[in-house]
Parts: sequence; structure tokens; C-alpha cells
Amino acid sequence: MKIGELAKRSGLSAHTIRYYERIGLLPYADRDSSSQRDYDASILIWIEFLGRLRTTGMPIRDMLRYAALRERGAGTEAERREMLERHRDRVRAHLAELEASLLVLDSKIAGYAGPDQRMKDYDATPPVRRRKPVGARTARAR
Amino acid sequence: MKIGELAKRSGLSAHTIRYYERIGLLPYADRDSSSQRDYDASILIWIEFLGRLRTTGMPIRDMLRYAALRERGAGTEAERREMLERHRDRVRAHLAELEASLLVLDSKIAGYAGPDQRMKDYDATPPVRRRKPVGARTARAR
DNA sequence: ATACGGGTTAGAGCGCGCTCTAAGTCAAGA
DNA sequence: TCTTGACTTAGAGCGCGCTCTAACCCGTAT
Repeated sequence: MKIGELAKRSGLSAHTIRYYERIGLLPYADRDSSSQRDYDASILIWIEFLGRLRTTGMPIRDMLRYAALRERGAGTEAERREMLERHRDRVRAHLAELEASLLVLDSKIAGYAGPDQRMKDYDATPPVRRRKPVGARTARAR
Repeated sequence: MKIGELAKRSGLSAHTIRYYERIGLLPYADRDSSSQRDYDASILIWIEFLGRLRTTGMPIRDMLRYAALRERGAGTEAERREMLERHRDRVRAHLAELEASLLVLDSKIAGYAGPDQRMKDYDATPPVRRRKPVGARTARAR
């Protein structure tokens, strides 16, 4: 499979695939007689996993660490596992934050829809703050 | 409240607070006789809400739209509500993606811990791909 | 023969969201 | 009076993760 095909199948752009190889996220690909990358379908599984790491917010520098361990292979399992466990915990924490914020969004939306069209105060601009009216305080258009 | 105090209380840096004002996320703050910003505690509620939007991944340009509507005040409720509803839907979708990826992480971790120390294949580096062995294919150290 | 649609490289550029710097002002305390 | 520390502004700089450009190469179809 050449890079264009892999791009289609993986959802990454060819540019991004080359970039990932350059930085070491993807293993250096075999080249055919014309120096063109020739991929085995098995790379798709790795790319999909990378996508999971990215989706869950792992920074590239950490993915690189993981990828390097993976390439070293045997003997690195414990460390890889620890990385994933730490990452999973961060993802769980992030998930909890998102859920909390989602609740806030929901109640805010409910506020807009509520029988009482008036906001629960914390949305309306505070009634023209004008404390310490010192000097010429023009409104300054933005 | 001056900017340092607000920074402490809001968790934003003073730099970031000024930046937010500059771009329009925070309303232009009243200045005291020495041109120093003087905040009303009510701003904290708005900043906290901005934090929710940021946590849930809303781009600043969208927050700006929302902030502008908020400042226009009356008559913009419907649009603000629609924005939040669309955003909420995106957050829910993202949440679902995260949860799916979390499952993958969990099973991957389980694989590392499993009774069978051998990976379910898709983690081990594929057994030295060497298809189309054309030309001098040096391993090229990385 | 030539045009086309892929591919190759090194390296520049970009959008985002801050984050920091430089040079200056001001008020309070020793 | 002098120092200190918190503030002011305009604007530069940064880390991230791509994304694109330029110039070139190659194999196939017309």
C-alpha cells in the first residue's frame, strides 16, 4: 500500500503520515524501488491506536516515548503499561471535568428556556458597573 | 479588586486576564485614578463560566461571539441559547469518543497485565516486515 | 514524446492560546 | 527622599500539531 492509499484508509493526510514518520511516531517505512513508501496493512492498527491516544489528549512527546518503547519491544511492557495506566487516569479525570461542565451547560441552557425568561443573574451583564467614577470614563467602543 | 487579586481568585494569570480583556472575552474593566483595573467580584462568575467553555473545548473565537452577545444583552438570548445547545451536543459527542477510547485503553492495559504476557499482536512490532526486498535496504538507524 | 498523477525531500508557515518582555507609572513604607 | 512592588501598555515570542511549498522523480497512458 502506498502513502495515498494509507492516507485514505487511516484518515490521516499523506503530509501527516510523513510527519509522523519523521518525528518517530510511525516506524520508518520500507521503500519500493522508486523510493516510495510501501506499507503493510498492519500499520493501520498502530495508527488507529495513535488516534486513540491523540483523541484522549496525550501529547505527542508522550506518544513518542510509547512508540519508542514499542519499537524496543520485549522488556518494555511494564513501562508501557505504566504509561497507559497513568494516561488512563488522566483521561478519567478529564472525563469527570467534562461531565461536570456539561451539567453546567445543561442548567444554563435550561435557564434560557425556563418559564422565567430572566437570567439567573450570572449571565446578564452586571447592571452597568460604575464604581469609583474617577476621571473621564468613556465607554470605549469595542 | 485589583488584577493580582483577581488572578489569585480566578486561577488565571494577570497576563491572561489582560489578554482576555484585549480580545474582548472580558469586558473592558473600569480603571481607578491610577489607571489600574478595578474589578467587581461578579466578574468571577463570568470567568468561571468561560473556564467551563474552555474546558469543554470551545474555541476562543466562539467564546468571543458568545461574549459579544452577552454584552449586547437583551434580545440575544435565543442566539446564545442556540450556541450553547450546539456546543453541548459537540461536548456530548466528544465525551462519547473519550469513553470509547477509554475502553480501548482499559483493554490494552488488561492485555499487558493478562495471564498471557504475550500481546494480542497489535502491539508488538510486526515481525520485521521485509516485503519487496528491492535494492539495498539498510535499516537506517533512528 | 509528452503529459499526468502520483510519489519524494527539506524546510517554511500557520492557527491557536497563551506567556513574556521592556519600559514606564504610581502609592505606600522605611 | 528613596526603594519596593504591583500595576500599565504595546508588542514580541513560544510550544503545539500539523499543513503546505518548492523543486524534483517516476511509471503509465495517450
